Amino acid sequence: MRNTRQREEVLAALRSERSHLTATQVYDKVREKISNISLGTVYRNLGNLVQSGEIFTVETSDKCLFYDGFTFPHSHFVCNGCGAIFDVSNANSVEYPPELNGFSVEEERTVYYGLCKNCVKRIDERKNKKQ
Amino acid sequence: MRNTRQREEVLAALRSERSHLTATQVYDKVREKISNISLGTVYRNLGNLVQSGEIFTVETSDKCLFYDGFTFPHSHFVCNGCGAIFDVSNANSVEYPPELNGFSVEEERTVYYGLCKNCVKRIDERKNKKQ
DNA sequence: ATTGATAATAGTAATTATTACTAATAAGGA
DNA sequence: TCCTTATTAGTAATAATTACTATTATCAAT
Repeated sequence: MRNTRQREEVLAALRSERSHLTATQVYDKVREKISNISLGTVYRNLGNLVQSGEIFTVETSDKCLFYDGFTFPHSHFVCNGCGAIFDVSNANSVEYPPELNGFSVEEERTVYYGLCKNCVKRIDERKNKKQ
Repeated sequence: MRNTRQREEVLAALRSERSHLTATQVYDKVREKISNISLGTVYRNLGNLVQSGEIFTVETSDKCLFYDGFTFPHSHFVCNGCGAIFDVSNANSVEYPPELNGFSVEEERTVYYGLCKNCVKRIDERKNKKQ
């Protein structure tokens, strides 16, 4: 696998800040550095980086895939109110379920869904107004 | 919400056996009963059933969404070898991560990734042949 | 540094999953 | 049975992703 500037910038886009971006968002961010980079190139490099374990994917709503440049073990919380994705510390189980005996478990991903602190507050305030 | 045959058959398709189907697979199965049902109708009813909590979704690979007609608490194992989805008993954590204090957690989903028993065996056998 | 094989790219077209739209149909209360 | 209107079939539109191809750039060997 060759070392290209495009590949570098795709990875840099995901690691420059603690964020979870869609392919299109990565594309927009990388275009600030390489104005004529192709969306296909972004997709291919994202795929390669996932395969090589340098980035993760987060599947959130039923919509599209998010990419996460930070691969230390952690879980995610997806807010059903505002759509934001939060990192949370890993609460992975110590023991695997018994059905997985004989299976080779390579990864465990947990996603929590609900309302973040802000959305809880926002909805509470609305309720109080109505009363 | 009206009770239509289309809605019934969509649900029946998911509950007739312990399976995880894509929208298209549900469509194919329901067409055996209602030959001219529209794919749009399948999507709409799947969406409604998810909203009313009668079915679940499973987000597995980066591909498309799977639907699960059995909503008792359980987790999933996705085989990276053959793509099969297995049900496993729920190993959800008793305590939520501390970052979720003040959040309203409505759901917790865990997906394990790896190789199922069959694929482990298949790959082992291939290794032994080579040696 | 120069060359050469070829992996990666930009640009575009194609594919696939999903949603939107609309006239016709059917569910279910009156 | 009638009437309101949610639901449907059929089709078109959208959005995310992948495929294709001529050109470019990487990197190992010279």
